[in-house]
Amino acid sequence: MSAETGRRAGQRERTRRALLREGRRLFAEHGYGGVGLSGIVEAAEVTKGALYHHFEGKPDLFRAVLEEVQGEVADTVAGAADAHGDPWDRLTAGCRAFLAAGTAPDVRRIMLVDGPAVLGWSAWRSLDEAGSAHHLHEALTDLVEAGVLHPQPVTPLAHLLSGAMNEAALWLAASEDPDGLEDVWAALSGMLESLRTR
Amino acid sequence: MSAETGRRAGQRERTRRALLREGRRLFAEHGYGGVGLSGIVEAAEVTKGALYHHFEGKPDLFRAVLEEVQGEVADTVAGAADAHGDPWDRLTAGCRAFLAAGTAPDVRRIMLVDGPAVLGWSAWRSLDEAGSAHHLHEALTDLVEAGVLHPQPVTPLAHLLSGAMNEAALWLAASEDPDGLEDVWAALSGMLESLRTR
DNA sequence: CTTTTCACATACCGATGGTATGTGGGGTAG
DNA sequence: CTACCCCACATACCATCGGTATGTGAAAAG
Repeated sequence: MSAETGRRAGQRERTRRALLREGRRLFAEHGYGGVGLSGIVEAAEVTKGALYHHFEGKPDLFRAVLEEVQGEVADTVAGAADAHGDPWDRLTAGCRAFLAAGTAPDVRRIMLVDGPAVLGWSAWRSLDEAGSAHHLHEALTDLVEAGVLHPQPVTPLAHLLSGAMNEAALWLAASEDPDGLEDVWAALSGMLESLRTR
Repeated sequence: MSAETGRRAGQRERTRRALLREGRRLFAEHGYGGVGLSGIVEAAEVTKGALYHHFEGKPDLFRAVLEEVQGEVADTVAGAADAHGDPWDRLTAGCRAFLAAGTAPDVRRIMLVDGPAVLGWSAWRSLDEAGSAHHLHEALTDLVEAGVLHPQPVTPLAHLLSGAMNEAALWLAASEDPDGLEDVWAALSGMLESLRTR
């Protein structure tokens, strides 16, 4: 057993990556139900045997793809927030970043539309809590503790805002209104602003 | 052709009702993907021939079920709103009624989770616009025109609130917190209140 | 009574997700 | 070097699925 990566392990990782990449592409394009395993394995240039060697089945592959997508969104949101020091700026920057990220077709379809239906809502929510929703909850908690927001239970508020932004991202992606983002942001930032202590 | 309902038409309607009833029950219990047509027709005590005589296929049956569910929710919301004369009371009553209605298992699964994935988001949104979302948009428009809400584009605001309430209903249904509804309502009514002109 | 129509039932099909088994080549022990 | 092993797949196969094409018997029309 070698300490460094052998040919075997390298090939394994490449196959897994190919399945995730093509699965993500096809799931995003045709939706979970519109894609067959045959299409995925053909695009990845492997066989079903390889797929079932790496994943437990079609839902498990989708779950892996979704985790990847959510991880990227969470990183984007966190990156936007970390560009600011002030807690309030961190919140607003994170929200704007989420709206922009949620408009991407693969995020939209995989994370926001098919995710809850395929994995079940509670499982989807668990993944979401580990991703961008966690950052939102954290930012709100910081603001309440800093006295910038009125003292209140953070969890319900986080859910309301999360749902609002999910829907807004879907609507923005479907809308062709070029001013859509600004209109949504105006309404959302107005809502956020109104939560501040005066 | 008789003016009154013949035996044929009566049987036809009973069969259609049975398919809708059992389809709704099974879709709500196992989700769209977890139910086969065989299960539905067995429960309705008919055959696949009957199903395809009344509906174009599985997605079309689901669409019919979803329209039924959405119609009921819209009626509930409208009924709660119509119990009040004041536009503001109409909005808040409608929102509370929606939160309560959205907690029902079949509404939750069929309308909020599987609906967008099965029909596609834009088709689902179209149905929603014809249902409770329409009442929300109307109520908000009235309030803006009456000067109770700050002048602003109503459509983005309606989307944000609709998304917030959808997510809130899903969370409430999954949560076992008995104070969940009150906490959510406190946060939501706070958000609504903050939109008022002062 | 004849004929047409309608509301299904029956029989069948290709494709799908899933499984059980085969295999070849790198890794390892001696 | 060699023999064995194991692992990362490939192949073959299966039950079930959504969907279609056709048959059928009773009610309605003429």
